[in-house]
Amino acid sequence: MNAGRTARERVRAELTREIAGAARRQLATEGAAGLSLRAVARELGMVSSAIYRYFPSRDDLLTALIIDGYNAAGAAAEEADRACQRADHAGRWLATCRAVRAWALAHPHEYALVYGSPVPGYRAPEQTIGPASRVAAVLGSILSEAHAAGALGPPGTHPPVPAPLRPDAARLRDSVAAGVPDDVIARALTAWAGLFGLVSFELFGQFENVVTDRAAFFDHAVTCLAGLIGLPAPAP
Amino acid sequence: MNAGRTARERVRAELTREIAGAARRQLATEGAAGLSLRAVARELGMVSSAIYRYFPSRDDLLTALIIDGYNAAGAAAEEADRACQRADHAGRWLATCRAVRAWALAHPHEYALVYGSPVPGYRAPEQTIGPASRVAAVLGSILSEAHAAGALGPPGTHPPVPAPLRPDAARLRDSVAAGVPDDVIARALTAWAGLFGLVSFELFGQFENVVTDRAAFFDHAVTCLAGLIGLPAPAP
DNA sequence: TGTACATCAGTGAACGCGCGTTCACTGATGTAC
DNA sequence: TGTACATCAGTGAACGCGCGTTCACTGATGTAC
Repeated sequence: MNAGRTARERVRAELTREIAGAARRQLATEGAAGLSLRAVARELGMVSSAIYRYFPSRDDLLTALIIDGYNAAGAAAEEADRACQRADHAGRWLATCRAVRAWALAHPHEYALVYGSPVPGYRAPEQTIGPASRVAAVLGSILSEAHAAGALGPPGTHPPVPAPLRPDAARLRDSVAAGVPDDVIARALTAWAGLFGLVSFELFGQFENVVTDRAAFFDHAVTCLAGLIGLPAPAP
Repeated sequence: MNAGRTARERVRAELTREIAGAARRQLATEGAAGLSLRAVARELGMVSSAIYRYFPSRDDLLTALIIDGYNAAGAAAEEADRACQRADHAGRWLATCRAVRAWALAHPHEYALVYGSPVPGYRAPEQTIGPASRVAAVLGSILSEAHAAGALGPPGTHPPVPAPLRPDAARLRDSVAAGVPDDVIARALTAWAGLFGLVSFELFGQFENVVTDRAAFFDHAVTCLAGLIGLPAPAP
């Protein structure tokens, strides 16, 4: 209720952030499975039990990191999109995809934490749902605006949308892709999974001895995926 | 040299398999990070140090599991492809993709071990390269035969292949996709990453509250990806 | 402004756990003559 | 076929480690009157 926080509250918020920061740094070197409360406490010069004043358990700390990760990826995507000309839908798509990849390369363990294999024994709470959808929301808004502007190319020949997918498409239309028809949403889902498939393959080593110039391939691949939706090729 | 192995050699090979099997079962419940030599030994009624007669370290056991995982996924893909009419290239593509997904759903932790986030502190040796390429080899042969049969549709309008990608395409043509032109190989790489992106998203929880009928969506999505390459829609 | 009390942060010791790996050893299984 | 020796499998104890979490505690910071 009180906007002016007490000194104690401010110092508490500060230390909570510092703990999360130290945990993020440890994540970056050890990976999620190696994240340890004791090591975090050590880095901050505290005793391990002191952490419990700020996070009731290791899982709660992990949850905070996951939320931070989704938010960081989402913020990177939003910022990249914002820097583009509104009407350049293909350019916005490419820029957003590039931002996701760049963020992932800069924070591989955070990426693995949120988009990689689930941490064993950890169950994600519902708090993560909102932040988790920020990247998708950016892609959805590009799609929606491109459609509204009549900038989506002719549908071409695509397989018909399976009936069970229609309610999902309707829900997505309401939440992140206003006005976009079912078939485009279905293909956009494919492109969305494809985008993260590309990033995961690069990060997790599947392109070793296969793709040499990862950046050039990534641009080409996400442009192909954009074509699936009907977005024109971006101006070079 | 001697094809008829001694009793000792046979019993040793048998126990090596049993250890790997127990490790695989433990992987299925605990995940890769929780794989412990001691637990494996316990399940087999041995003392933990006895494992060292068969695997020099935990990492070597992990390597064996990774190779097994790639081989199992590859075998599933090969078998699914083999069951199709040779000339039904689109059907073979769909069947192979479905087989990868089915194997992943049946063995989620093995899938995560080979296609998910790398195990922290573990470095994959070169022995894994061969088995790792079996799924790609199946997809490549479908592509190659479709191209040879003139079954790949007209290229449509696609972005041009970036120059740095050409040597990679040439290498892949030599190894898994004989005769296929560069631009098709480049888009096939995109589809390949997209396939595993779809499976990973489903398995790692990104489709939660997004896609309801996962099987129907998967079929639709991989058919869209096939369209990227020029494979026609399969007969229903 | 000053005092009495409540709240909170951080300490240090401890609990109980499981882990990978090493090592000297006992038997059993194989091999050579 | 029988004996002497080498090889190998499995044992059991130990080393040294780090972990998450609990708990009674000491001080410091806040609040009420």
